[in-house]
Amino acid sequence: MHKRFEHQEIETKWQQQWRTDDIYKTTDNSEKPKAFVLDMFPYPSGEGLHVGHPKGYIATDIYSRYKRMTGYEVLHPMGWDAFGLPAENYAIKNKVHPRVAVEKNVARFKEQLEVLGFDYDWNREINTTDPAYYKWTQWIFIQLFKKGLAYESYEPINWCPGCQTGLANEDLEADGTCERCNSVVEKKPMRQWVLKIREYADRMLADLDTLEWPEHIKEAQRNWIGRSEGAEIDFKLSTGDTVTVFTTRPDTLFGATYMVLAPEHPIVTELIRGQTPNGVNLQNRGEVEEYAKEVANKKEMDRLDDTKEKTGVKLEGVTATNPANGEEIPVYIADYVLAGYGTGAIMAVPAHDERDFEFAKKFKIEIKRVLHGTLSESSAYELANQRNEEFDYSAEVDDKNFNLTKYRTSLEKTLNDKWDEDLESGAILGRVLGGSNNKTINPLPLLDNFILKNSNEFDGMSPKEAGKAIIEKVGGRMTATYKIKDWVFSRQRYWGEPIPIVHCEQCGAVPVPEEQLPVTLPEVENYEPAGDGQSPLSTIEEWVNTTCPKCSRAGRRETNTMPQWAGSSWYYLRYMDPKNSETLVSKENEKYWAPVDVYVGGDHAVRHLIYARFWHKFLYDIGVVSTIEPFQRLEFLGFILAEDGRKMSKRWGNVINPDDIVKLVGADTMRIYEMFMGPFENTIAWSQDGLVGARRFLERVNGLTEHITDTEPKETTVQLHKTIKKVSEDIEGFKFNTAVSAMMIFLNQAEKGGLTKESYLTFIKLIAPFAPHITEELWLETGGSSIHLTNFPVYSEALAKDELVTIGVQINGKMRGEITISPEATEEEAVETIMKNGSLADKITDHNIKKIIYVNGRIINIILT
RNA sequence: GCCUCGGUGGCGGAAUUGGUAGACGCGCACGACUCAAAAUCGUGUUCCGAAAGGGGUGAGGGUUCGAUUCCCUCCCGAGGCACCA
Repeated sequence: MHKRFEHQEIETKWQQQWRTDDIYKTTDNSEKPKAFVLDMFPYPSGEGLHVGHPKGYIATDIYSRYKRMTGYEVLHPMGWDAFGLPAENYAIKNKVHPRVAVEKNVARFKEQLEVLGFDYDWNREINTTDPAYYKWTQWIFIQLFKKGLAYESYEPINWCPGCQTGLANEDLEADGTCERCNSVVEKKPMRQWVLKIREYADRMLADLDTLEWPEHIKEAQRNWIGRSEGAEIDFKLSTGDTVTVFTTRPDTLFGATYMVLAPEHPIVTELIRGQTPNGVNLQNRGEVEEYAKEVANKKEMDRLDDTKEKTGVKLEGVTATNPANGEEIPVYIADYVLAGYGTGAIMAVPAHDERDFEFAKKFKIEIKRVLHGTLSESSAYELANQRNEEFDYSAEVDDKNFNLTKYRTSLEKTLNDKWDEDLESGAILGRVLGGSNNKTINPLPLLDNFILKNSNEFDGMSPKEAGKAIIEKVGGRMTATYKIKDWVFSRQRYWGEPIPIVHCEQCGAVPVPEEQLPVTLPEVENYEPAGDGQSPLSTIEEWVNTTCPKCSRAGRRETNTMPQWAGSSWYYLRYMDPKNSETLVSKENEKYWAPVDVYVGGDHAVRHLIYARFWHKFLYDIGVVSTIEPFQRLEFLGFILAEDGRKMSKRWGNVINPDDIVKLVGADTMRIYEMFMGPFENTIAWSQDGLVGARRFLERVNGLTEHITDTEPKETTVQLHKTIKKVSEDIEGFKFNTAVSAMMIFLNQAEKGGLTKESYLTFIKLIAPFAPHITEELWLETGGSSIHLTNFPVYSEALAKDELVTIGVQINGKMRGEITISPEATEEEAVETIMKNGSLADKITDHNIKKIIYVNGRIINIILT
């Protein structure tokens, strides 16, 4: 028997050797082409890693080793995203300073990563809580402030009573609870810093098209940004006020039979107070005030529940004028109109909007259709042919003397009459047509186009041209609105970057001069939240009190800190130049390394990936970076579940620790197994049994020298070159499962047929990125340098071709047997071979061959009459 | 409701993108080695059938010499968005 595979000994030995030789050191501005391969850096929690965490790191490790072996200068760094609530909550619970907790957790994480044999260049390690790092996070904030993109706001924001801090919209779950602690989030008016991410919405949307990202992530970002195009139109109220509404359907303006304001709309507040320009007053002030209050107190969750019945109150005594036809229409307030979207006011067109329809039905408001459905000639013709059962108008059609125009007109009229009987379908259709989604369901499936009616001079126009013309007539403006909200950027917590601002009574908010950065986080006795909506920093008088950088009078430091997502919004740039104290990243280094070529991680489809893109675009605008996007290619990672199919969690007691696996079967085995489990993006349950397969594979590789011979059969050579091709392509494409499978297939062949020394060494190189330790050990006997610094094998197209192939033989499309021939054989040769095969020939003789389909090297199909 | 992915043996999955469905691995069965077990090696393993043969990639239709792959209708699962005008 061959020598045993002593994984512990081998792995420890090589990990130390690699560190001593510093073989993974990255060189800036090298002559070689570059590859920047990045993992989403981890949040070093107190729990440590489970076997699922390193999956992405294994993938980038393989990819970066492969890139190094194919001649690239590789940047594959690692760091720590260590600010934020979990670290702070952990610290509070365990009664230690967050810094201490972070240090401890980082050490633990690093230890766990190191036993897996990763090729990180630890010279470039970064930590977002390091003052030398967050100096630049603060610097970016100041640049945003100077460009007017960071501002103070007093609007009500999401307040989490559990975490005692304000949150951004992105930090909420779909049901309106806090994603950290699941508390029900409240609306609370308070001062906060906000970043104008909305100004970048259009560019973030458009540039998605330039990215090699999974479609579902692009789609999630599009949904989150939620752009919709439409018009703003002004309505005059009888009070003398003007209200601007936003609509995506300006073409339906003549059908606007009432108007709705959000209960929070400023004009509603003024009406309740009795302040109007011309003294026309609200007659049911009490009722309106009560409804507005009720809505304000309602939890966000309840308000978003669209299954409940529409509610609202009419503003008695107040009317609006429809600017299209001058008609007086009633005005309501209702909570189905949201203050935070569009202008907080709508024109309601019940005939062509589902929600307005529901509301109008309940409040008995006029429903006026302004669209007429039309039928194209081709669908009329098709319908006439089909004699559609539901719409069988054959009686009206004289078959001998069929007149399509007449038929079409009569059918169109019938369908429009049906629509009048079923206004709701039309309302649903109208909503769907107006929405930002372009795929439509059509509840009136037979009508395929629409023109205006009941709209004076616009009658007969298409909705598109009518929309434009109507906007022009009433003095409206084309605009777009977005679902994405500006980024609430301040947190009332301790463990984050201090916002580098000084408040001065004379000068207002003044940025800390750049040469004074970083504003370091002071030591405090008590870093628990104060509970009064103030950050714990506010209690440290000697830190808070300072002088105004502008006028030198007394000033007070901003005591809010930045959210967890600040440090991670630009960290990839710091890896390019981690020790630079003069600039965030030097021009030369940025030019060489940017952008990130492959970014690997899971989750974070909207938050981190939206925030980082926003900051990157801003940094592009101020000349810090040279690319419009930070992450050119994104590979999404599927998680590993526990063997019971649930998420790995302390709570379920099903956590598998990588340290235990490494001890048991070795890091190489774990790496191979995790890559072999299935497609990289799939979420798959861990299987301890499956692990055995990976270990067996490496055991057999370890013993493969026994099968080395002086010459090898042709099949081995062909298989080797096929395997080089497959493994190279699969690593490039992140299809690691099939790469491993290809290596297994070669191993089967090599054991069966034998292989030369040369082929053996080539094969070891193929495995090296996957199993760096054992391959290094096996490489030792060559006496050369580290296998990881050698060149990756290159396949030969000519040698990757089989001499003979087995192809399927079909008769009349049914598989009837197979023949073995040269892949270059002609059709005649193939038929000849078939006729030599007794059982196949029997099925063919006595019949006429009608046709033969022969696909070289694949299949032959013989059609008999 | 809308959008984006998916649905293939007992299990994870493969299929050169329209060309022998089930590669590779796990599991299982049988055999060899062993006093025995483990490990290892060998053989087999989609379903029905003794076999010949037939069925089969969520369901049903269609296009094609040929469909897991393309088209239509529907069912189920995962994720994103959602009273967004």
